[in-house]
Amino acid sequence: MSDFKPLDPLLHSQLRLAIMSLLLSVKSAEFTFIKEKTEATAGNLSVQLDKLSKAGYIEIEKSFRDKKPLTTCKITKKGITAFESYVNALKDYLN
Amino acid sequence: MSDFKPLDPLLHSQLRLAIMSLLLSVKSAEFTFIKEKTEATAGNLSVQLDKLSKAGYIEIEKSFRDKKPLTTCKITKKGITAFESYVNALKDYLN
DNA sequence: TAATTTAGTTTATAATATAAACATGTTTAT
DNA sequence: ATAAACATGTTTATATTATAAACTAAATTA
Repeated sequence: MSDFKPLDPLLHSQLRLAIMSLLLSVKSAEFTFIKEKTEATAGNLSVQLDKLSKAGYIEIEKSFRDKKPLTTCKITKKGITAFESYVNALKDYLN
Repeated sequence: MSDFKPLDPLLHSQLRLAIMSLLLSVKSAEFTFIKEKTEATAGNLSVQLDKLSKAGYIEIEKSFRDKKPLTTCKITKKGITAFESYVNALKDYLN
């Protein structure tokens, strides 16, 4: 688009954008925390985290705590850059 | 979402957002003009204009000029309000 | 008059988002 | 000890959405 820069489809999604927004403001976040904050279903969240991870926008670490699985997420440099580009591109549309 | 207001799905779409953005800045716009500015295909544009029209976000007037069909679009008050709400909700996500 | 262009619409397909169903193990109640 | 309920996710099926290809209809040009 001439007047409108393309919007990274990976970020132009309500849930994934919320995830990235959250992760920008913390060092790392647990699956259940993100689930609560975004009010997403576990299934949906799992899928979207996987997509962000496969794109290299976040890092996912799986471990155990109190014998229970624990999924921890962290935004990457690539993710931060992508987010910034997205916000910048979005400006074309907001005025 | 608690921390994140929902984003109007009708506006959270690259092409429809570009259309609305364009229409905000002009009194009215012709189909071909919007097509050029957004670099959308005619079919896609036709579908998306129809959706915006059905939602009452824009008004579409069909006439003829030089014996050829002429489709003219105009944003409505409802559309302006919806756009403003969308931008406002989006702020939750951008920081 | 046949091919091309203009201005779109309709329909088929591809991509995406989402939730329902499932898996695996843990804790609690009986 | 065993069953029921809970925790933490993943996988898969479905619904929604976006998009382009195919089509229509009239006008213009060769």
